[in-house]
Amino acid sequence: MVAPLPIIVWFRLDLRLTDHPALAAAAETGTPLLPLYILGRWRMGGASRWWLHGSLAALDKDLGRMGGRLCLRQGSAPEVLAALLAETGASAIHATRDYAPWDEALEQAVLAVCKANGAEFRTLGGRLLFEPESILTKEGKPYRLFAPFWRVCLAAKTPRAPLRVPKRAKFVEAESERLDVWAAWGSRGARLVSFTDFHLSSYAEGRSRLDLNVTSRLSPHLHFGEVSPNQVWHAVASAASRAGAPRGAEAGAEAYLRELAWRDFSYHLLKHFPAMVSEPLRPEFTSFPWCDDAQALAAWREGRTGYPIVDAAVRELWQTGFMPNRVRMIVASFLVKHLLIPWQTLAQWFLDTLVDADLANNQANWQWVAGSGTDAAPCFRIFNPVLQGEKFDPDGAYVRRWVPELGALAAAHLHAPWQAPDLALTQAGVTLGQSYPRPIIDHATARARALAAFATLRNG
DNA sequence: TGAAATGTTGGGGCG
DNA sequence: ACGCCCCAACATTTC
Repeated sequence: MVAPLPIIVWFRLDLRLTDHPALAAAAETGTPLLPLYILGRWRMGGASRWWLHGSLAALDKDLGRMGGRLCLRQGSAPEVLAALLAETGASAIHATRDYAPWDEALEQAVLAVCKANGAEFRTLGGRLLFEPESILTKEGKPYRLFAPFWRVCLAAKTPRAPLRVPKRAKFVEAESERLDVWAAWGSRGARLVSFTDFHLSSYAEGRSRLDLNVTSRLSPHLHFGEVSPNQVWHAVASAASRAGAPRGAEAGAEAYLRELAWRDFSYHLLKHFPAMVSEPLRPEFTSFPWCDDAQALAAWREGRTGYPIVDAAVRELWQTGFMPNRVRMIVASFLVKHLLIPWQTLAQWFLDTLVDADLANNQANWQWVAGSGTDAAPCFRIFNPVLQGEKFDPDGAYVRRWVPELGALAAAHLHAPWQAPDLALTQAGVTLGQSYPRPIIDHATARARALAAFATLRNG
C-alpha cells in the first residue's frame, strides 16, 4: 500500500496547536502532517527574533508530545515550499491567513507553486477575531473609527469558541535545519490563566499604573500566535462571568476585550489601507514640519532625556524588550511632540527593539499618537512627562527600578529632579548634569513648539 | 487613553 | 454688619 501524501502545515505567526483552524482542517483529513516553519529573509528585529526562538522551541516540544517534529527551513517561502512539495509529494499546503501588505503577493506566489505541483493551497483564519471583510459599514466600506467598529463587533456573532488540539494527528518528518534553543520556556498557557484568575478584577483601574503589575503581558504571545485572540476572548469572558468572580472582574473584562478589539481594528486598517505602513492615514500630515533631530533621538535611545519616566521606559525596553502600554504612550508623545521626530522613524525603532513588535499594532498606534491616524489622539494632546509620572508612578517605584541613580531621591522630587532643592539632591547623591542629565528640552517650550507645528497643518 | 489657561464660586480674614 | 480681597477648589474652555 502506498503511504498517503502528506499535508504541509506552514506555520507563520500562529505558533500553537490549540485553536489552529488550518492545522485542525489538515488533521481532520486523516493524512499525515508535515509541520513547517520557514525562517524568512525579511528583516525581523533582534528582540523579536530572540522571542521567536523560544516560540519555535515550545512549538516543537508540543509537537513532539504528539509524535511530530517541526521542520525548519531557511529561504524565500515560495522556493522552500516548492522544494518541499517536490521532496515529499505533498498534496496540500495549509496556512493561517495574514494581513501584511506583502502577504497577498506572497500567497499568490505560493498558489502558483502549488498549481505547478498539483497541490492545493488553503488559507484559513485564526489570527483575528473578525476577518477584515466581515466588519464593514452599511456601504461596505471599512470603519475608520474605533467606536463604531467596536459597536458592530459586539453586535456580531460571538467569536468562534477555541478549537481543541487535534487528536490522533499523524506526522511525517523532513530534513530540517537546527534550531539552537537559547532559552528554556515554561508552559505558554500559564500566562493566560494567571492573568484571568488574579489580575482581571483590577485591570480596568490598574492597567495604567506602572508600580502595579496587572497588565496581561500577552502581546508577544499574541504576536507570534502562541495564543489566539479567540482563546483570550473566551478565557477573559468566562472568567468574568463565572459565579464567584471577584468584584471588578466584569469591568476588567470589558476593558481588556476592548483592547483586544483594538488589535483587530489595527489589522483591519492595515488590510484596507496598506499604505499606512509608511504613509500617514491623514494625507495633510505628509507636509508636517518634522525635525528628525538625530541627537535628540540618540539621547532618548540611551535613556538620558532627563525626564525620569521617559528614561525609565527606554531602559526597560533595552533590558527586557518590553514596555507597558502607558509608558509607550508617554515616550511616543515625547518623541513625536516634544522632539518632533517623524513617527515613521520611531515606528521602525520599535519594530527593531520590542519582543512583541507587530506591524499592524505598531504602525496604527504610532499614527494614533502622532495624530495622523483616522481615529487618533487630537494633536493638541501632549503628555506632560512629570504629571504622567506623578499620576501613574506615584511612589516612584518604576523610576527607581529602571533609573537606579535616582533611587535615593524622595518621591516628591523623583519625576522632576531639576526642580528638587540642592539639599535633597546632595543627600540622594544626585549631581544633575553628571550622575543624571538635565532635561534635554524644556517642557513648556517643547509644548509651544509642537502646538505651532501642528497649527501649520490647518493653515497651509 | 491631557494639560494649561481661564472662569466661577464660596469661605474666611480684614478694615 | 458689610463689602472687599484673596485664594483654594472646582468647572469650563482652549490649545
